Amino acid sequence: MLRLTKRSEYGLMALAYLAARPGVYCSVREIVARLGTPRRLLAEVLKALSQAKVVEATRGPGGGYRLKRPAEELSLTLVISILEGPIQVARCASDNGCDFQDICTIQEGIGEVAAKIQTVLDAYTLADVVRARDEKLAGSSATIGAPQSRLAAEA
Amino acid sequence: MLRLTKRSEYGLMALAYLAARPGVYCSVREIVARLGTPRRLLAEVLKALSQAKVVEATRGPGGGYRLKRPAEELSLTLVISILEGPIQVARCASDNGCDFQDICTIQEGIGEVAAKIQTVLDAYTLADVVRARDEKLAGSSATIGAPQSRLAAEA
DNA sequence: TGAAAGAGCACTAGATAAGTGCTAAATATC
DNA sequence: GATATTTAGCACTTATCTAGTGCTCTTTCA
Repeated sequence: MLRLTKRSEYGLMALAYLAARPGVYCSVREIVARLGTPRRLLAEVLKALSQAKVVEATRGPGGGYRLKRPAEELSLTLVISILEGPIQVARCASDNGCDFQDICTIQEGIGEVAAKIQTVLDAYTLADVVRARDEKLAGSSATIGAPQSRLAAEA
Repeated sequence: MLRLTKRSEYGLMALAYLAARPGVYCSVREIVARLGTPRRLLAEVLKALSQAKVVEATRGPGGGYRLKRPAEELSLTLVISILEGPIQVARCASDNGCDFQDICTIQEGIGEVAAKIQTVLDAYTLADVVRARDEKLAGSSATIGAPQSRLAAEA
């Protein structure tokens, strides 16, 4: 249905939270208290992000998660593929190929569209997510500053 | 999972088929014979497209469906929203709003991304799908027998 | 009048997503 | 060293969405 899963949403929300507290370990308990997401589910999501080296974890009191890489380097493509598996807009465009192979009339077209969407997701980073939020918080008359990633420049 | 449903895939395949036979009524039986899609399901899809005035139908022998509007006017956004309902990349960005409202940290960012994806889908039409295929066919005489399951478009 | 074709209705099964419970292992603090 | 805190790991349940199908009615052409 061309929609992100809750895993991705929760993951991005948590990452945005961590991005606002660079270097500080934040526990799942703390994040959940703030975001209101289901606790166990967010724990799973962060575990996955930890295994993928996007965040790093320490255990014990005062432990938790923090970003392992700068927000500018974390594209939506990366985060989503970690939390949902590889992005494939249509089965047509997947490596497995579609069920119709030779006669599929839309393979190439969908492939083009999928590539364009992929480009959007590649270019949009966690830093952009944070920036978009900050601009909103700064007020509706917020000045559009310099984009933090390539994407914001193009249409 | 950020993926099109079979309904959309079948719908686009059928529309591409119809686009290649302008003005001619094509029956579900005929289209299915060519595309190999499940018959009843494609019938439902075409019915929905008919109700949405994208195609028009006549009954009886010699009847079937044909495009009601030129392929250039049929955006992916239109087709997908008819077959899957309104596109919403994340619940955040929907009219209903997300479950977290005020505290959602990614609402604005996801909204931006959703808008960009929307732009891609708005701009890409059935005519483009057909064109992409024709281009592939035109250049494939030398690569007959090459696996077509490979990702078609990289650009 | 009969065959062809869409229109309408409702259901089944499978896949994916969402969410939860419990236990083990690591680590800081007292 | 005991204890509380916190991540890690495992398996399961439930809900929702997706895919697919059967049957009958209505329209229309020959």
